[in-house]
Amino acid sequence: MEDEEESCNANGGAAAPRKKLRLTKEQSALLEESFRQDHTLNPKRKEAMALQLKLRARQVEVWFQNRRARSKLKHTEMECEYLKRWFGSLTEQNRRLQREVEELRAMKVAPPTVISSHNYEPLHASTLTMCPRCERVTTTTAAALDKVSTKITLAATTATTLSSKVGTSALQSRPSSAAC
DNA sequence: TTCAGTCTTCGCCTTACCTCA
DNA sequence: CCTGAGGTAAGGCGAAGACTG
Repeated sequence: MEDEEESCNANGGAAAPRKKLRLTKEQSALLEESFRQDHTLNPKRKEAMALQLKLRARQVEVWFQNRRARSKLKHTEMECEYLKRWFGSLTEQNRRLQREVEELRAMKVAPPTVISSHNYEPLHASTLTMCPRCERVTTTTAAALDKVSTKITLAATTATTLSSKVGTSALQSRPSSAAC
């Protein structure tokens, strides 16, 4: 890597106290354009760009490295925002489900045996309960109730996990549209 | 085929410089 | 003019992969 001085005419000048290079608008625009096409550099492309921009190859390389870092940071910030919102809606959903369970538990009064509309068999009273949303008698079983509370526990756990994740940087995989 | 040494590139963290409010 | 914050080019270092003898 001894090519430093050979072309330090570009903008930087001598290697005395570190001087800050400012890229011109044209240089930045060209680099941006190139970055849009491909986020990585191969030696050929790097050399060509350096030639075109009148910069050292190393400078082009550094610019791409920093640019990748910047876009990663931006992406991470966006992910963070998304997670915050998702966490908020999960918390809200959790609250709603908790309320729903409370209501279901409160109306645990078993209605008398009813004849099923499907097969005209008498249904066991314990399999019947009232749907708080549609206000109609449904065949929700105790197992279904358990399912709801399992869901709540799951949502709560996920929310807790997420809340700790939000503080950190990256997120490996976006959760698929969770069961609603 | 395996292995050690070298080179290059990358990501990450940090530093130094510049600009601007 | 001074100052602190924010942006960014560049330095340093370790890891990973390609190449070679």
